[in-house]
Amino acid sequence: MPGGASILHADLDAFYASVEQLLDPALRGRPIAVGGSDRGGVVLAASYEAKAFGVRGGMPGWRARRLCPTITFVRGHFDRYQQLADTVVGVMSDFTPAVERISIDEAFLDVSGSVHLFGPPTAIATQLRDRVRDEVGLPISVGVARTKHLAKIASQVAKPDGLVVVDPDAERTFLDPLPVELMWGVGPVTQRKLAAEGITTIGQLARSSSGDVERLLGHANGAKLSALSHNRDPRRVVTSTRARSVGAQSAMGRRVATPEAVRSTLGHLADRVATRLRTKSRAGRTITVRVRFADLRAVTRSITLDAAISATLTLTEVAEHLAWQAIDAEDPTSDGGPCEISLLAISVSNLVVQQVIQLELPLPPPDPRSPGSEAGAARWAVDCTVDRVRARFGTAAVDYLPAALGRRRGVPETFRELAEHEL
DNA sequence: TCTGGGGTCCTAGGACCC
DNA sequence: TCTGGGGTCCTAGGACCC
Repeated sequence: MPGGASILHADLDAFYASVEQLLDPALRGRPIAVGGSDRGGVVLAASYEAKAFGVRGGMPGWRARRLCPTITFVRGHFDRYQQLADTVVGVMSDFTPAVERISIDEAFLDVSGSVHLFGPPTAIATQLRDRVRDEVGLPISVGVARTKHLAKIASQVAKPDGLVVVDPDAERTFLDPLPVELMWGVGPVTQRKLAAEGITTIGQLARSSSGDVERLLGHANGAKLSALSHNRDPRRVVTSTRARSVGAQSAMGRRVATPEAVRSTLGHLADRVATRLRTKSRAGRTITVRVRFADLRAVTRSITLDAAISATLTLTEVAEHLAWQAIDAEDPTSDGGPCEISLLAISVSNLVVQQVIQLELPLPPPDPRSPGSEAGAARWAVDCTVDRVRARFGTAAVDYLPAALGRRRGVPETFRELAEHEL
């Protein structure tokens, strides 16, 4: 049934918080936040009871407490999140192989080929919700519609713990009164721009001329939103996509940008990124470093190398070079005072598959921009050895920059892994 | 008490080529 | 002497998503 409503968008409700309430019955029905505390840190997820007070993800803990005095802060069971989410995806896969996972707690399903086995899409959505609740113990909201965009909006409308089906004949009736910010691609900035033109609902957007919208929002975004408001969404459910970049970042509170601090932080980040690259036989040509200063201004510097790299030390050196370019250029206190930074990030893009080791290529002096050099090959070989040692004895067995900072108080490694995309 | 961490895509200007 | 159009790649910044 090509024109039918056979796309499902399934979204676990307040996922991390729901898992904590599942694991500890004493937390059920109560306002809780995963992450954050009265002293600091940010809230990673809030239960619906906490959301009722205005608590949101990304909010500093002290502010959550101010909004909701009875809130309970809990440490996350990050390893359990991945397990449970994988179990849920397993249930989805029982209904169709066409599952597109877009984050740990969210996925699209195309069930057009499954109706002869499980009944119409609405019945499938109901069975999916029942099974996730009965077998995993978590609430999940599902939207059913003809397109991904409609299905996603429907699941948002269905929350919490609901099911909304958009009949193909009733799409305009469903869409028109909804606020524009429910649309994929409308964030705070776009919402403000549209509101300034008197556009606050999807129906109003659909009735605006696409020329006006493009002038207001730029060519690509304007055309995209205009099309979506008219219900034209050509996207299909795809089961796998390759990552286009790999990165890591580390917030540092507020610290003076000493050579030692910059080097050790970038060393850890480069280690994470390069290890992930090598694990998947990938390497990248473009290296981007982002520096955020104490006042939260952020700048980036990037360079595109002649050859792709995946060696930890080479990546560290290139990143260091870029970081100092950024710091030297932007240092707000360049008149002598120490420069304070609050975050460093490394990202590698322009990825290529790198199956073979580049040995030789004699000559040039060890230059981080010429990873094909002898030094580059040697570093790659060292990295491969480190990778194997870690595979046998654990990541902590080898450290590139031992104890330079001690173990900084940061988010657990398992939390980082939850956010990683498939390479 | 300054607000985590991992991503995608787009824009605009400049260099460079034909 | 001034002048064209089209295309690709790179860099820096920004909006947005989960």
